[in-house]
Amino acid sequence: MKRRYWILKNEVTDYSIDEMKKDGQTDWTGVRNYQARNFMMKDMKAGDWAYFYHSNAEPPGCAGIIEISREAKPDLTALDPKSKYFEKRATKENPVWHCVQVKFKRKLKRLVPLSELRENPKLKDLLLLQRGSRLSITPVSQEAFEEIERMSKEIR
DNA sequence: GCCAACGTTGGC
DNA sequence: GCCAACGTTGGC
Repeated sequence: MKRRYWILKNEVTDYSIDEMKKDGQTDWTGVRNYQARNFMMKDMKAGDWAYFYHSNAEPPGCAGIIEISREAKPDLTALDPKSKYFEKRATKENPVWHCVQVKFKRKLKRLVPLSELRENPKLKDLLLLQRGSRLSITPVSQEAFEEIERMSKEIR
């Protein structure tokens, strides 16, 4: 089966690539957008690769590579009143939100900043770069995925 | 901290 | 089902 590629955004103040590296594996909880959730539930498979993207960072950009290690299951933070991702309408029977499990693969040799992604004509169709795009989970073509990794090896 | 661009909510 | 008001995201 063909592997798919993704970009997973995360606010760097919440969880960074270094914490991901230390943990090795984590549940990608807190996704509260249906489009992003549906990508996880319908299209993500164990073995897919994704960029770990730092948002709200200085600079924002692709920081590392992670692998989907388990397919979508209920996101229990929606059921936990103490969690900032708690949601009243979520129940055990209908958890509403789901998460995948991801594992750390590697950090990029250097963070590839958003500004460089924008400058690269080969990446002009990248969903992440489209005007007003706020989706925290977006698919990426294999070509774009490889292009970003190539950029991470450039000396700048 | 600002604010553009979205997504969501809720009155009608 | 429309759409105004509000909330959120996230780059700058």
